[in-house]
Amino acid sequence: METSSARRLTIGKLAAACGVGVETIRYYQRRGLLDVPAGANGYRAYDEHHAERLRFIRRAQAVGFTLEEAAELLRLNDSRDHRLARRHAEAKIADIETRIVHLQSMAAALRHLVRTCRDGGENAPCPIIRMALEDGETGKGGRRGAGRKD
Amino acid sequence: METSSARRLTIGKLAAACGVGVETIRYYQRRGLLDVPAGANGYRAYDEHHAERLRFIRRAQAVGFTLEEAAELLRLNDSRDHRLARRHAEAKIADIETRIVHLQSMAAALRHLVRTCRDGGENAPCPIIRMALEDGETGKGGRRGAGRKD
DNA sequence: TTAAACTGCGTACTCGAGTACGGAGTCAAG
DNA sequence: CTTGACTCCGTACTCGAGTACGCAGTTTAA
Repeated sequence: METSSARRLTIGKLAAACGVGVETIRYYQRRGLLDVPAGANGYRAYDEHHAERLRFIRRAQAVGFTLEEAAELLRLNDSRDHRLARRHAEAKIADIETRIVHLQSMAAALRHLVRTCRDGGENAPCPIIRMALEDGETGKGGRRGAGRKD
Repeated sequence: METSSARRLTIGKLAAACGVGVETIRYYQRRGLLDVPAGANGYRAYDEHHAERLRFIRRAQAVGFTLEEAAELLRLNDSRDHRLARRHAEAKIADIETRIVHLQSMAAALRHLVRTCRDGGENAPCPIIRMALEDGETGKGGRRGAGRKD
């Protein structure tokens, strides 16, 4: 609808706009996370749509998803087989919720640390570890980085 | 207090107790995340303290921290220089909060996706990407995985 | 119109985080 | 006491996620 949303970008512009390297974009294309648009001259023409996906990938990574998982999220998004997408989405939501809980307990532990040392405790224990682990369970639910295959 | 908290573990037991491989523990020791306890015979004797640190590391990784960052969190915990620890802790808290916000918007986007397809939309767009990116900003604040060093 | 900057493409290299392996010593059960 | 499981140690290999590099073709700004 708007004229500006279809701005054509070269790979370099796209990279700059998203704060990644040109090579990274190519790498994502190789991995199938980004499509390879055609461009008359041989130079590809990207647009905001690509920029959005790219930013999404970076954000997903930043919160601990692998590229493969980011790809999966994007596939869910693209799928018109919503029945299936829905099942996957529900699993992802549970995964994300687990991560949030973990992050919250880490933050709580750190806040405790900050509070404790404001109270002048010279050599108090400050057990962030203990706090951050309050709710048992490590291996199962929140896979990733925890990739053990016996 | 209790007798059981000082249970001595061999590296194999520790590994099993935390759901990691023996080699992983050695690797963390090499990286300085875990100390190398002495053992009379040459076999190291580990205890619950080690198990806790180890579980903490795994959890930190699972939510997207690198080993180096996990090490930093542990250092904060161990430090008796609480003035400094506090400053670092505050930065980490902000970092964690950013991650939580990102995860929340991803979860929201996925919930939207689930809701949409329950409403029978055969080929609705389901823009999880757009939703997950609602609040601009990518490159600067939430570093990690975004590790570009020009 | 021509040099600088950029693009596509393929291969190679790096870095973090493990895994695997081989040898020598140790422990525990039969 | 011996055998099998386990430990320590060092080196090497793997895998994911990029980075770097070099060449040939393209664009663009002086």
